[in-house]
Amino acid sequence: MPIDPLQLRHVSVFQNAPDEDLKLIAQNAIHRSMEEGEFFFFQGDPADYLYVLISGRAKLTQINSAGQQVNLRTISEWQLFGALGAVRENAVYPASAQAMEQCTALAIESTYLHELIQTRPYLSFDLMKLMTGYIQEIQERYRELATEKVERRLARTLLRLTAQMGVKNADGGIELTFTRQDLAEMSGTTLFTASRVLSEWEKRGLVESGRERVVIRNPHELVQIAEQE
Amino acid sequence: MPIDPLQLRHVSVFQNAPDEDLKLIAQNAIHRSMEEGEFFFFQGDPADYLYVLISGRAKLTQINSAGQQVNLRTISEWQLFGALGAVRENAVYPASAQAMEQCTALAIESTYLHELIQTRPYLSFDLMKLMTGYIQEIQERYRELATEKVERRLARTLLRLTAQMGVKNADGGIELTFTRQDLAEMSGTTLFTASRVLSEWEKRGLVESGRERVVIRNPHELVQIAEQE
DNA sequence: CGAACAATTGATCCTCATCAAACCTTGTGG
DNA sequence: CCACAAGGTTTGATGAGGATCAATTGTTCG
Repeated sequence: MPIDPLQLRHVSVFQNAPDEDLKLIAQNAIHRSMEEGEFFFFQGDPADYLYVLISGRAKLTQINSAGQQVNLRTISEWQLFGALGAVRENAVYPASAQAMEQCTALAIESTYLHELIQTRPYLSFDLMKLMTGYIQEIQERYRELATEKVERRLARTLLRLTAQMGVKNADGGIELTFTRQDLAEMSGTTLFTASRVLSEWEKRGLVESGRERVVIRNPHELVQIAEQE
Repeated sequence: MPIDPLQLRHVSVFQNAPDEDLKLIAQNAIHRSMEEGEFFFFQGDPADYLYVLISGRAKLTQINSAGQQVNLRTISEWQLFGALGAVRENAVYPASAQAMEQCTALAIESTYLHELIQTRPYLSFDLMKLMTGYIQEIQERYRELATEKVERRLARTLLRLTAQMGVKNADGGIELTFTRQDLAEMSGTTLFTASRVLSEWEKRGLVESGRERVVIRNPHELVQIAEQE
């Protein structure tokens, strides 16, 4: 089921695009759907396509030689990922992209966007904005990892997720659907430590947690933990 | 002493610029020189200028609320820094830039480059290349910090510095001029641990070290440490 | 020469990673 | 509908890797 091209306006990089461009892009895109756990691409593959996530959630991860994973970014609807290939010639993906649940996405050929960029100043401009934002975020996370303790990093992770994709549920809690493993990979720790910290917070009434789920009851106090002197 | 505008071609972002553009840029740039320890700008300042380092070395650092520093990047000659403001309106610098030795730099108004970008596709394109490279590097360092031990991270730091700015000296060693503190901030550890690791390596004949100085005697074995299973 | 700064080294302690075992939750198939 | 398997979570015990602090020893420079 093809999407309405105008929906592409949800993508930050396409927000200033004229309607015709959106149609062109949609025409040149391929639908892909992925089951939970499947990979859009692997770290090291040639970066031939870039993707726009239409539904579901995915994650960008890097893996080291010993097999430990790190989560670089969680991708939600209308976010772009794998866009490097459109900028650098013959690039390979620096990270893997994996569906966290059943997903659909549009795949656009890197070479196609590469051409489009040449004649559409707004496109490169908005791409740069996206990149600078991303640089800022990862720099900040790098600093946190180097200087802050686990508890604070986990608090920051939850707050970031809240801002990005938190859903307020019926009784006012903010619902996040992630396994302990996911949260650990985003915070730079192990699932055991993440579990312990969450248990402790649950005792203090800060959060409520269950299988693949954390509900934030008291965001204000989480901010305290994240920022405190 | 004004520089020859054509020298700006050394800057990766200007490598494809026509001569007239280089002249324009040079005309709109201000010379600044800095003593060791002085700051080009602080994290949080409005990002009104971007800089091209002409001589000396500088570092980009972030600092957390407790005052611990992290080194995000070491800047050497003809590298651009502080360029965010040219992309985002009303941006502030996400990091501080400090001279590591006596430096000279060209300061270009962000708004000026911002305008230039609008009409110079090559500029935004090369800026994007720079950014993607930078994203890749910091992602990699993020993963290392999350998953690798100090010894390996320090080895990687030295190898990266070797590639970026290593100088072969008379007897074949690669000379790097950094304090233990600097190396620690680049590797995500403390100066004490960095010192211990270097002492150990010195016993093994891998490096030779002195005040504000490390000489790499056996790069091959350093690679071993950095990559080993 | 002395002051300032960089580096080393030892002793101690704390945060977390690691491993093991048990427990819960969810979905599936007989 | 129950039993069981699979996968997620919790909790405890243990130990290693580094951070921290303190004291001492270089090194450089005015």
